[in-house]
Amino acid sequence: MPKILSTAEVSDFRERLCEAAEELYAEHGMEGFTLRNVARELGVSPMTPYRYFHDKDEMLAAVRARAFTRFSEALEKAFASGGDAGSRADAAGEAYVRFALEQPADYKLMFDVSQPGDEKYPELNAAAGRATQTLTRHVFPLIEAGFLEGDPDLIGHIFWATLHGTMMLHLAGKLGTQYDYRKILDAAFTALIRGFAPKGK
Amino acid sequence: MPKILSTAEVSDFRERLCEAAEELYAEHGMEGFTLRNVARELGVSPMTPYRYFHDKDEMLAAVRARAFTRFSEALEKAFASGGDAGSRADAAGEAYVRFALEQPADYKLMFDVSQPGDEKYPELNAAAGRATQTLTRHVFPLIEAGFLEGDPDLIGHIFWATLHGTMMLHLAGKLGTQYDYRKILDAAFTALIRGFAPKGK
DNA sequence: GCACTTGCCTTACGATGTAAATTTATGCTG
DNA sequence: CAGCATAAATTTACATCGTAAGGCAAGTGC
Repeated sequence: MPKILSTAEVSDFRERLCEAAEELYAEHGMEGFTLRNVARELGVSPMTPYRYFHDKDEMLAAVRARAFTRFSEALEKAFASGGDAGSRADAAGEAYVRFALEQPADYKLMFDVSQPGDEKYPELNAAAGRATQTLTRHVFPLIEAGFLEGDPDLIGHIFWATLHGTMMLHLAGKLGTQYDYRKILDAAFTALIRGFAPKGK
Repeated sequence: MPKILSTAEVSDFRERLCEAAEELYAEHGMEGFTLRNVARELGVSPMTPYRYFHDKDEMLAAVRARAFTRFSEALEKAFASGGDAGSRADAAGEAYVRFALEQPADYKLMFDVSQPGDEKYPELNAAAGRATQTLTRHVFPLIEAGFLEGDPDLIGHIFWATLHGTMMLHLAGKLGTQYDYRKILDAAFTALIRGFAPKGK
């Protein structure tokens, strides 16, 4: 074992810590996310993580940043799929919903875990910013192609808020079965697209 | 002190516990919400709250239910203000936003505090259900008056999701200054109203 | 008046985050 | 190659938390 940890070894062990933490969170929720649990998962002593993260909050920030990154990657991959502006935007929206449903732990890490003072973690901010940009970018081609009219960033934020609000209510179990997330999203986007349709039409 | 507590005394003390808890939550966030803190605030021993709530979770549920109730009352009051269907719906939407901004602690207790297994608390469910109904009810008059066309409950849920998503992103600090909640809500509702406008118009 | 009940308190325990001291092991130096 | 400096990891310790258990004292019912 080397005396001085190389930066590669450090970031490697950080990654293992994050992976263990993610698994614990996915399986047991926030109460499973314990420094002692994470340490035990890797077979190290409870204090070892402190050589790699300043405190639990910083570790949570890293875990959340990783979730944002996975999210961005999923959306970017969907958006990069071929087709015209409309079908690419559809794919991105679909990817958003699929991500929230299939990786609910990641989704909750991003949006349900409220971490006061999380603006202090640049890595988290960067990852969240990338996700925001990914989310709103797909509106530009829709406007260029004449599907919509208006400020693309503003419309992007509205789409985001719509998706976010619906999926959060769904994941929190606040939507009944009669008006589930799918019906709401379909109707909402139909209306929004009508609402933002070019005047000429 | 009377030996046997009347139900009035019990609910009275429960209320005082909730008030203390709300204040602690509003001032110091979730980490201030401690049974010991609540007890100290009322000058009783740390175990006394257990005579009034089964455990901390039940107390949190009660506190959250009270937040839902205050929320419903604010919306209902706004909706009860005079005027036609449009201005009453406006007032309700305005009240929603004002509540989220002026009582952020209550708003977060409702929607930001995730309490796994909260369906076990009937009081919470009832209060949350009332809030949901209050939120969606104001759409009916809009349709009757010919402003909108469609399923009123579905449209109500969409309005709700839009408000919720936007305010949650705002309160979490995820909206920049350029596209703040006000711009987003204005543009979103303009578009939604256009989108749900009767076909004839 | 006496035992019982009921509300509240004190005490105690296991879990948690983390500070401080201690041990371990490695690479450098003489 | 011996020994030492030092980074890494562990052990120990403490404050705080939720809460279980048991004790105490004040009314209640006989």
